[in-house]
Parts: sequence; structure tokens; C-alpha cells
Amino acid sequence: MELSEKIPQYKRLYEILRRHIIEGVYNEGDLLPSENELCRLHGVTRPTVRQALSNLANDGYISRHQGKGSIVHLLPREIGILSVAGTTSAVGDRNLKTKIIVKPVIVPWDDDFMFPLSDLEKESGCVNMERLRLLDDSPIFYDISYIANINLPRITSRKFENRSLFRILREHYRIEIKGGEQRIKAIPASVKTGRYLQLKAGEPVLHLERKMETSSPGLFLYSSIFCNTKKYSIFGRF
Amino acid sequence: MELSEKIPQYKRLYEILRRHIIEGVYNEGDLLPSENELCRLHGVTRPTVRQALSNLANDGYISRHQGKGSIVHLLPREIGILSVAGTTSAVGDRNLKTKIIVKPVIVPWDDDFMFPLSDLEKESGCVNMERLRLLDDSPIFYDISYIANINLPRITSRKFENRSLFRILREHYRIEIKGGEQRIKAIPASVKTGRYLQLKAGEPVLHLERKMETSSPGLFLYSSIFCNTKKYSIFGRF
DNA sequence: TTAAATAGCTTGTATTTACAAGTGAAAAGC
DNA sequence: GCTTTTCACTTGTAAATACAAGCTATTTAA
Repeated sequence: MELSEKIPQYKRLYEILRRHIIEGVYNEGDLLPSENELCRLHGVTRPTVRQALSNLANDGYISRHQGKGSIVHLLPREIGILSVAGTTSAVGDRNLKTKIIVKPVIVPWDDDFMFPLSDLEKESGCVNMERLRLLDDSPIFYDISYIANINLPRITSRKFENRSLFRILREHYRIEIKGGEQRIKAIPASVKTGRYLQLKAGEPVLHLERKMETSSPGLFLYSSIFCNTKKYSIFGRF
Repeated sequence: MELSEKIPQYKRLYEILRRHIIEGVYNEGDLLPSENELCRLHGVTRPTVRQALSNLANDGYISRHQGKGSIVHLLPREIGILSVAGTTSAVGDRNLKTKIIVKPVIVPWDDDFMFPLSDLEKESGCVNMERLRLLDDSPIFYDISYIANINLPRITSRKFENRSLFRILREHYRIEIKGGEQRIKAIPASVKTGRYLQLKAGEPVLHLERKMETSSPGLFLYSSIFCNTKKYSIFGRF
């Protein structure tokens, strides 16, 4: 009976770094030692280190940046027993319709915006749009997007019908979503969201608040999504 | 202006396979071509193929099984615009208390269980336990777990206080959680869940239903989790 | 007939090597 | 003083190779 339980080196390193992060050896925003440094420190090769880092990034403990390093993130683990991660993979187009409620307009940022904003974002103003997504003619998602108006010429005059905002950003501005953070809650529907999602006020609604990092430094895409999960659940694998 | 947009080979392969999966070239449960076959087919090396497959697995399009191959999963994409994936990372122990409501007992399976069950599972009976998790003395999670009684001697007499079910399984039975699927919904609290979570009946509750695959073939761990998200959200990075 | 051993497939882990591409600070030139 | 270039360092991509470990079907032995 082998009790020594030999575990793979990349898992061992993953656990070491994870523990260091949880126990506060690093602060929010700190850089992890570089990959080559970790190689030397732990006597393994770079692919092994990279596999450990890749898993840490997947689980939200770090985010990696080419030319810069791996940045530590502390917050999520405070509460989340779930540590939910998501990908913005497109939904199949069939049966899913998109209805624009508010075409892209430039507005000032809300004073109590759901995420803290940088000074640059505050100065630049906010491009706002609201959309409703229907599956088989039932409203499922009510989606409010915000993005700082930084290097996005003519954004308010583009046609968004049936095209994802992600695609517009990628095709016209060469901006990709690289990652982000999100909060998930169950809340009672307001009169407004209830009207859009065909629910009575007070009925449960799934609420997501997301902050997405883009390939353009300092530019973030925010969205507040209300989901009617009465008929359909959010489905995922992990 | 380079419009050719040279993308990495592993991303190219990822997109090809992803498209094949979405467009129905494979059916649910089908095996993808083996890694070596994909190498030959697309003229790349195994690490490149593995990176593409790793991303597909991360996004829930496939699950990989040593000695067997990569199995295709179709379902999630049908509805989910979010394609939520999660990891079962442990929560920090401080301030989090666990209260056993129903100690592990062996019961028959419910006739309309939330997931379909195999014959072996039905015959084996069900180990059931219910727990409440409190953060700073506020109830946050009400967790009902189910697992088939297969090769789990003395499971009903183990002490579970302040120990995760995952840890019991790992330490006493050498069983690890390898992945799974989940559904997320916002529902009104029933009288019972409301009582446990200190909510009024009808108030919104986040509901998760999870089926987790274990390292023991054919053995799955199910759990139904009700979350009080009034004070705390589920937080995640992606 | 049945059960155990084996062979050949699969993915998992790990090393080594090489170059590309992004970042930021120091050095050079104006 | 200011801008530009360079350089050193970071992660990203990719190949070639080797062996370990898990699964399955066939073969072999009882």
C-alpha cells in the first residue's frame, strides 16, 4: 500500500503556489516569480511550471500577461465555495434572437457603478447599450453593457443587430476579451427587468455582474445580465 | 495592415474542432480522434494538439480520459450564453462553520432525481447527507449531497464535522473529483430552504444542481446547493 | 468455460530546445 | 530636456522525444 502518494510535480507546485497565495505571501496585484525563476526555485522545467501556472490561472488565482508576468488575485476565494469561471462562448444562432432596447449611446458613468472605475475611464465617458435576447420568443437575457469610450470611433453608429458586441469589438477595433471577473446573485425582479423578462416583480432573477479585461490595456467591458431561469437553467461543465 | 491575422496553430485547431462539435459532426459521447491522429490530420505535434484539447476541455466541449480518449459533450451550448464552468476549490476555513442537518444515511433514490441514474447506482442505494454552511454565523449554503453506495464501507459512521465530503472521499477512499456538470437557477425559497437560510418563503435563492465525476469509474457525486446571496455574491474570475 | 496475462492502443507527465512577441527601463541620440 | 533606440526580461508558441499509466480486446493458460 503506497502511502507516499506520489503526485505529479506540476500539481505539487500548483498546491504550493496556491497555498502561498491563500496564506497571503503575496498581495493583490503582486507579481509571482517569473517562470524561469520558479524553475530554478523548484527544480523543474518550464513546461512543468507553465502547467501549474496555467491551472492557477484557470482557477482564477492569477492572471498571466505576456512580457510582464503573472499577477496574483486574492479576492475570489474569500466567499466563493464555487469559484465560478466562465467563458464567453457564443450561443448558436438558431432560435436565439437579439432585440436592441437601447442603441449604443454615450452617457456619463453612474456614480455608484457596480465596479470601481479608473480616472481615465471616468473622463472618457461611457458607451451604453441594452439588449434583450430571446430563445424561442421567450426573453431569457436582459443585458446591459458598458464600455469606456476610449479609442472606439463611430461606435455609436454601428449596426448591432444579431451581432455580438464581442464580434464588433474584435472585427472593427481588434479588441479581444482576455478574461475578467464576475459576481452571481439571485435577486427579485424589479418592475423594469420583470417587464423585459416577462416576470412579475419580485420573482427570482439570476443576476450577473461582469468586468471583462480586453486586449487593449486599461479598457474594460462591463455588463450586467439579468437571466430568466424559469424555463431554462444555465448549464455548464467543469 | 496585415489582414491575414496569423493565429496560433493550437487556436486554429481549437476553432476547427469546436466548430465540428457545434455543427454536429460528432454526437454526444463520441470519441474525438486520438491525439496522435489529430497530429497527422492537421500536421502539428502532440503538444500543440494537447493545448487545443486542453482548451476545449476547459470550455466544456470535451472531457478527456486517460487510456480512453476525448469524449464530446454537446448539451451545454444549446442554451448557455455563459457556459459557466466551476472548480470545487475549498473555501478558507476562517469564519466558515459547517452544521450537519442530516448525518449520512442510506436511503433509496428519489424517483424523480435531478439527474438520470445508472442501473448500478439505482441498485446500490443512496448515501444522503445535508449540511448547512455559515459565514460569520449567517447561513449561506444549504447543501444536499447524494452518492451511490458503491465501495464506500462505513461511510455512514464517519465523522463529518468541519470536514469536506471531498476530503473524506479522498483520504479514506482514494476518490477524487475529476469534473462534472451543473445547472444554475434563481428560484423562490421554499418554506424549508427558507427556514435553513433565514429567508422568507418566496425570496430569491440561487440553486445549483451538480453531477460530479469521480476517479472511481461509474461513481458520481451529486449535490443540490441552495445559496443565500442576499449579503454575499458568488465571486469568480475567468 | 473461465480467468489471467499480454499487447496495443489511449492520455498523462516531464525534459529539452528554440524562437516569437510583448513590456519596460536604461542608454543613446537629438 | 526630450525622444528614440536598444536591450534585457517577461510570457507565448512550437517541436521532438521519452516514458508512465490507464483502458480494452485479444490471446493464453488453467
